[in-house]
Amino acid sequence: MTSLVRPSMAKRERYIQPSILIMLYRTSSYGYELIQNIQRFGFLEGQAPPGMIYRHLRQLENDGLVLSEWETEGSGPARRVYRLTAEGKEMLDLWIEYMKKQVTNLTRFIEEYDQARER
Amino acid sequence: MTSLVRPSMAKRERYIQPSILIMLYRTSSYGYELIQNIQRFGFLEGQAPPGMIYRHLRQLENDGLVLSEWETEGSGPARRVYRLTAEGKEMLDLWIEYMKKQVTNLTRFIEEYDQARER
DNA sequence: ATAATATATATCCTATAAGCACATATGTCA
DNA sequence: TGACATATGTGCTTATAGGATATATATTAT
Repeated sequence: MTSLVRPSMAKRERYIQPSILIMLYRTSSYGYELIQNIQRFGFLEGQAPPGMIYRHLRQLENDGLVLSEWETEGSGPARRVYRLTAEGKEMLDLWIEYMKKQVTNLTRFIEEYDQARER
Repeated sequence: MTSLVRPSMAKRERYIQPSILIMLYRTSSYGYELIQNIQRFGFLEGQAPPGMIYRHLRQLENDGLVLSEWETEGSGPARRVYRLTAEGKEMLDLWIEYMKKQVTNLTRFIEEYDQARER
């Protein structure tokens, strides 16, 4: 048994952007909370690296897909609360389309593998 | 209607490595032929860029997942023909596992989206 | 003959995104 | 007042994709 490391498995598709978008589609939220909850989609092992989430949020805001406001009420440090824009919703729709296509492609790929194995 | 460009859609998951591996699992082949046929898996739009395929093949050979020999027989320029090694087969198995997991995650994600839309 | 095209492999440079460590600040509670 | 949880960010490195370009051989058309 070798220590088989998947080539190009390092930077896999982790669907961080659509995960953020769908969470904001349900209800507005902020970085720290997103970090706690984003792992539940199963695309990451463990918690999301904070730096990545905050970078994504800034990028999304630059692209007009989310909007943010500081929320100083409540306990603890101030939070930058994000909500989805109409464009953000459109983008989520595009992601869903893309994901459906990926499911189709992946399923066919797996079937072909099974067929090849039978021989 | 804005010209909505998917952020981070540029370098999507295109599954080039497992596509090469499964094609070599069925029968040995070479770069040019792989380029012609790899699009059929649906992960790329149009033909694969040659540079990418040859780079992948070299990397795969470095990692011991494929082996190559020059084939000077037959018509046309000489071909470097690749075949899968036992390690390459193991890697393909890992990819299939990973792909199954992705199908599960993606399917659940799409379901959650549909549920969120119903409200 | 030779010019154009198809076959076949390969390198180079750039852009983008991820990986990961680290920095900073505030509020709460013992 | 010190430890900890909450909260947001920056900086540097590496991996991979994008895409243009180079090179060579064999076949076909003129």
